[in-house]
Amino acid sequence: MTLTQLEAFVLVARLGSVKAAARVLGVSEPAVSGALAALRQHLGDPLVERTPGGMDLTPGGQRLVPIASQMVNLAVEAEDAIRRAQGAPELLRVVATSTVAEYVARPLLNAFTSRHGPVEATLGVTTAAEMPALLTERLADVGLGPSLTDLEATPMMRYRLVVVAGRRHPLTRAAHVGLASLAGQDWLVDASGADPAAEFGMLLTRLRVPDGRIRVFPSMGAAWAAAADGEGVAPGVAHLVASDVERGRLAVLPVAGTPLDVLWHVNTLGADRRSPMATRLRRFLDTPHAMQAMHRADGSVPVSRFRPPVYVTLWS
Amino acid sequence: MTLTQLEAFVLVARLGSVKAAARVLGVSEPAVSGALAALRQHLGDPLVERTPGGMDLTPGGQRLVPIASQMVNLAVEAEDAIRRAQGAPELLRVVATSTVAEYVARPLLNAFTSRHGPVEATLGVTTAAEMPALLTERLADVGLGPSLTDLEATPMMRYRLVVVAGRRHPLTRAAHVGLASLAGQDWLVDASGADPAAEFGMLLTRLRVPDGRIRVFPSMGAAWAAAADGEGVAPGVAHLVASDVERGRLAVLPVAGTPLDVLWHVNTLGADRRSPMATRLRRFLDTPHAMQAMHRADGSVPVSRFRPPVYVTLWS
DNA sequence: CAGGCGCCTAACCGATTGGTTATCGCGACG
DNA sequence: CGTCGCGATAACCAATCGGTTAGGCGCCTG
Repeated sequence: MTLTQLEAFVLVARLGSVKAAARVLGVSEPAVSGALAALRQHLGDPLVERTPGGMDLTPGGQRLVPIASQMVNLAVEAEDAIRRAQGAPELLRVVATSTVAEYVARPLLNAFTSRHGPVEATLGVTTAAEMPALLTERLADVGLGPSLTDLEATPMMRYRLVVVAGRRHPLTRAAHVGLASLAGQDWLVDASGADPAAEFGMLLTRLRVPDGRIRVFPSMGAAWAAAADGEGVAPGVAHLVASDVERGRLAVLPVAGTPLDVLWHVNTLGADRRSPMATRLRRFLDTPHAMQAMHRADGSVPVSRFRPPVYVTLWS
Repeated sequence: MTLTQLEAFVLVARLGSVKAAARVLGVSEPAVSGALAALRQHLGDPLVERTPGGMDLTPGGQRLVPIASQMVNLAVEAEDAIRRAQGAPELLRVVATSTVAEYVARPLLNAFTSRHGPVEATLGVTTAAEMPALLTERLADVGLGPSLTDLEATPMMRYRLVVVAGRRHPLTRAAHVGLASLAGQDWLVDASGADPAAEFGMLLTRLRVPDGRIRVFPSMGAAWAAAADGEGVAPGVAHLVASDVERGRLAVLPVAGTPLDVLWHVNTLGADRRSPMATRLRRFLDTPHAMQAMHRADGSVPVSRFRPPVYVTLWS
């Protein structure tokens, strides 16, 4: 019974899938499957069993989850305690849904670390569905994106959601754009468009856009560039596409109900369980410096590609 | 960072010595030293440092102890949770100081398991000094012997401590035996005589018997046999030597202050943290069956030799 | 100052861990 | 009734773990 095995088990239990756990951990799927097999044999209990619609916990597995979760948590705490005792820079591991990571999280963390002494901040991208597990298993300290239940979610930033297309796109000439015509378009999105629980994914679901019409780009920057080239329509964050609209490269479509006010949230564990740096970041979010940093972001941020398990160290 | 390493560290911290930790774990001393070295390197902190008079914790080590201890505890809890979920016989791991193990614990556990459904009871011998660490690290559920501070200690059995010698021993003819002459004798004891915190060790300390005069036997049975052969004097538990005294093989010496009433205690963690079986055993101790079993023990129990880390399964 | 005690390191060894790629089995679903 | 998605398994591999014995080294102590 190793900590790795326990962590694999907990993530499988929480995410309901071996594959998802493997993705979160950044390893291949047989690696997780193997860890699970080892734990199963060691404890003599199947722990989780395959069912149509996910993996189900056995009675033994149900008892094990909270215990194993606590152990994994303590392991993180242990490393942290030592790190702190030695006066080493503290860790702040942030995950965000893709659009937030691309435009908001980076400048925010930049401002935070430069104002706030020695911190080693890392940023990763994930889906809204995986975020709760990442936070409760302490694989991350802070999750930026949609509001998550069972966690402490606070509004962080309001933005206006619009629909954009290239200036020559036929729909730009319409007086009103109806749902039917929108569903028939090619939609250009980033990973959060394929994530039904994230910002753009919820929009596409609401519009009943068929999967075949969704084209996923590595970043929203790339998606908007494609939209400018007339390849389709895209969801747009008003202030981020503002400069492209001004220059005439993109046009905002007159869709009923837009601009739509949407909130990005900051999610952490409860005050008693979250890391000190998470608390500090929360407090920082209330300052004008944070607001300024988040809004300063325009399309000029270099498009960088993250993959969920790859945490990119920003300052060391 | 593995659980084994954490356990080694915690025991070193608690016992203040690598050697003692190795003994408790039943491994060689370099094994513990190695585990410690691995943990040190992994965390980048010495954790414990050698000082005259024990091993001292660094600031980092101090923070780590409670966390690591909890992790080890949870690991035990995890295995137990699964075991229980499967309806397997529960575990009851008892440790006792040597004399208690030899004469009291075995019949007691025998009575307990035979009255109390499916239990897998194991019995081990240890010193009074190591007992607290064994209990707090959940290497054992119950500790029988002297009263331990910081744990829940309840009197379990009263016995009368006397001093015995072979019938032909010179001191048997004295009207009163003084301290000076006692300190000059060869004392025949079991392991608890070499343990300054255990029953007989405390007696020998009080009498200021020099180390050179103490001869340690593998069991009190063997020590009393040697005393009967005139090899020296020995501490005696009144009801256990009664039959030998009756048959004239041993004689009780007229030592001032004896017979001395002494208590054996049952030690466990607090009610909220101890295993269910430990609670059950505590309750069983209040019943007449327990009293009967403990007192039924006479010298007839076969002398078996334990070494501290070797837990002997009695019923499987 | 010579031992002895206690911790650490070295050298070695087998078992386990943790990971990979490739393949199989199986149920859902078009 | 294919086939597709997902989990389990096989086969393999390097690294680590957990253990041993042997020996070095600092420090107290007689």
